Amino acid sequence: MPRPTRKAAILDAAVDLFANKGYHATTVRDIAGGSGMLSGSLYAHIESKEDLLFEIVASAAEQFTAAVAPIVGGPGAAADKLRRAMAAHVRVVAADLSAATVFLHEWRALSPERQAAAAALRDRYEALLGDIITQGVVSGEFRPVDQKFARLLVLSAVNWLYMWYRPGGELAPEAVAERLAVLILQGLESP
Amino acid sequence: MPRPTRKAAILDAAVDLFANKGYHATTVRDIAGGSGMLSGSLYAHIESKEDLLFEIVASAAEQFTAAVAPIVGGPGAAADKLRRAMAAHVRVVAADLSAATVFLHEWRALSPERQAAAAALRDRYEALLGDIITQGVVSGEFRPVDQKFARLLVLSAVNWLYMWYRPGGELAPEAVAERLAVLILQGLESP
DNA sequence: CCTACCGATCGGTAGG
DNA sequence: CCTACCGATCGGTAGG
Repeated sequence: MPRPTRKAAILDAAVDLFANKGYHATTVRDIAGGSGMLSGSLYAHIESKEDLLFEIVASAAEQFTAAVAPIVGGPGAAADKLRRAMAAHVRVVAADLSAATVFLHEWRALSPERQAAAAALRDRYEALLGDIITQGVVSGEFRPVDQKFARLLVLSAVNWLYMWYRPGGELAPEAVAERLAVLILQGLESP
Repeated sequence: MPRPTRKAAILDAAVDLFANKGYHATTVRDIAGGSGMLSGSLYAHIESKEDLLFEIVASAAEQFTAAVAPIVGGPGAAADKLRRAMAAHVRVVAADLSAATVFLHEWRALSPERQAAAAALRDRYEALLGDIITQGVVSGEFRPVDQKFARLLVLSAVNWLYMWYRPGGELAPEAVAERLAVLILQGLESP
């Protein structure tokens, strides 16, 4: 059995290449080179290039869900849960921007079966954020908003992050999430 | 000189293929097949596969800018401009979902020089939406929000549309834009 | 717009 | 994990 660190090095190289060049523009020779071996050697550790993509996508989905699920299921006001869930989301993006990018941008390169599996993981995560909105509307903390569109607005804000947010900039993940959450909660218009 | 309808057929085939399979997963044989010819014949009408991508991206950017610029520069309250600009944006997405998808998803496949050109077109468009927010804040119609993040929230909402909006569904472009705009203007929280 | 084709490169394998 | 390689396919061209 190969040592786990080898597989990890391959995944690390793959996630950065897939994020920066795209899956189809990345060759197995690129991935091998990035993990210090030749392309043939890769196949002692992986089954196929697409397996690598699916591993990255599924693992990223797991990161997001694991970070946000406890907040949604735990105690607290809906507005506060939204703030904390968004902060958790931005933290996951910041911790591995490449993985987030591959998760959100490259799943189309998966085979139909694996695309469906990835979509299920994404749906599960998106439902969590929807639950926060439902909680707020039911409790009266939120206005009786269109819940589908409220969920879409929150999802748009967090799913678009990978396009512009760069960790190490002037704003920490929590500050970014707070600014977006306040805008979503309070709106633009003067009262 | 080739007849314009041939070139249009090639662009039509390319935009759908690029949107649905991605640029790198689309072959020139796919594009040729989709426009009723063989791959070699394509090159009587185009210079390269990448030229086709850039034409699609630049043309989509132009559609968005042309639809929104008159609203931003025209008269009206900022909240109303935001509603109308978002409706115009959704209409452009609805009119050619594939073009919008390629514009937002596939520009990474361009060469560095053309990526820069595409980014400039995108920036110009995004600045237009930012102008509406500035107008609202200056006039006092909007709260003194963080303008950068307010712009990012609006951009996230409209730029994420291509991922979930499907023309021909139950909601017309204007209805979709109105729901999103009201949420952005009024926020989730009860007053 | 087709026929015929090119060199390059692709993902992956066999055998050590 | 390397050497050596495979068949398939890629974007693009020449000559009609």
